[in-house]
Amino acid sequence: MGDEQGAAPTKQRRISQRGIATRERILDAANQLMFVRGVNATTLDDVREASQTSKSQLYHHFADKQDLVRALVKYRGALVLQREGGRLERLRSFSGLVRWRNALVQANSLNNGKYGCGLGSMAVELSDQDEQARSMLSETFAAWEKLISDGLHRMRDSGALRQDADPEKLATGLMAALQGGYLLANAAHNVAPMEVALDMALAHIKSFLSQPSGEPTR
Amino acid sequence: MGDEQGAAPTKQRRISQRGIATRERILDAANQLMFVRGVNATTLDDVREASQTSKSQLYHHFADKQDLVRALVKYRGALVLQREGGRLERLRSFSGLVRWRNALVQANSLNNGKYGCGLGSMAVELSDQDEQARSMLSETFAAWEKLISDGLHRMRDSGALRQDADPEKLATGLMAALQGGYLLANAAHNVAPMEVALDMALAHIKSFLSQPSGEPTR
DNA sequence: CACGGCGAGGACTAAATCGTCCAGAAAAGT
DNA sequence: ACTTTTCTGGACGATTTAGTCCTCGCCGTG
Repeated sequence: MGDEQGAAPTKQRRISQRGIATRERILDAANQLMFVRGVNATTLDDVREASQTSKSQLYHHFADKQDLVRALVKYRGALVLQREGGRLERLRSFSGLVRWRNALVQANSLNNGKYGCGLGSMAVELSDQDEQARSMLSETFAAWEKLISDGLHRMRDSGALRQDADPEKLATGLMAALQGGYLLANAAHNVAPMEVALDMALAHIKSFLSQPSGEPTR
Repeated sequence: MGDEQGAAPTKQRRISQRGIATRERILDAANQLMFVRGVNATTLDDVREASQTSKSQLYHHFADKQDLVRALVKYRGALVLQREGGRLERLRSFSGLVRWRNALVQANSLNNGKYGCGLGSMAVELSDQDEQARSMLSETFAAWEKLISDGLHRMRDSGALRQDADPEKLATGLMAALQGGYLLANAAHNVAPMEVALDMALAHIKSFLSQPSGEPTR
């Protein structure tokens, strides 16, 4: 499955500016609808209507629904990694981690915790029914964790974190707390569990700081 | 909300032993199928076939698919709370928590991390499309967390945990780590992330122990 | 022992939804 | 400007799946 894109040309074909825009419009509509309703509960007619396109365009740009969903997995993955990359690339201190936490919590609180994580929801819904999607999502999670662990590595190299801290495990734990927080917040329609979960993970990381800021680890 | 069962009698009717067994068979089949395929990807014919029943029986015992799903939410919730109640009711020490962790990890490793948590998966799939199911799931999570926090309270009362430990928040954090761990393990088809996540949560709880066992907090 | 009601079976209907097709419009190449 | 290719639109068909209905058999009860 070496396809670069969902719209991988079977044979070469000119791709007009308009065509690209249409494809983007479809993906964007699918992204929004499937975010709030879930993947399986969203029909192609929903997508068609919301994107102001037609059936033939859907099947022109995507082979079938599965193909669209896989393209969406890439699309969302790219969006998340871009957003998170911007936030995490300069991470060098614990306070930066706190700011990162606050940004995620604030964004989710706008929905009162609803909908959860765009990637996590898809992972749950698709892992059991589309091996390729699962695989891509798993890789995206790994890349996301790497953005975090890279930051933790920088903190360790600069001496902010102790040498016995394991950036990879800390990043995995933080990601799990984040995803579990999203899940519980979604079920409760309340961001509070997400805050508690992230604060736990942050406290755990804090316990590996070289010079305890604020109150000591004790 | 007020219904005792999915098969709430419209008017009184005798419920024979055979009828009860059939209903149970349906629920059990739905439970297994929807666990591995997901709720929305499982059809009623799948359930009918797996349970060795017929369409009319499905609609005799359950009003519609939504009703069946809601009954399944209760069913699974009861199973999980019963299982977890057995494991957690005597929780009084940190090592008990470790045993609890090990049991969950071992069970999930039998599937190589696949399928995730029966409750968590449903929460993600249903929260955005069935308010009543979401509400029940949220309550089930709360009850599950209470089993944990009760144990932590006992530990605090006995002096094992320090007074400044907050059992409720610790339980929420632990539950988030568990759910996030399930999710990542499912996406990766590998239990490792779940272990890391739970170990993080346990380390966090450990940092609230009165007498640090093994190596100290720092 | 007969009768009434409950449970079981499976064919049938209706609706939703995926996917196809063809004709017309727009854009690109010459 | 003209031809060819690509893009767009919506009607149409096929399939899946939820939900209905009618018949038969069994069990308990009067």
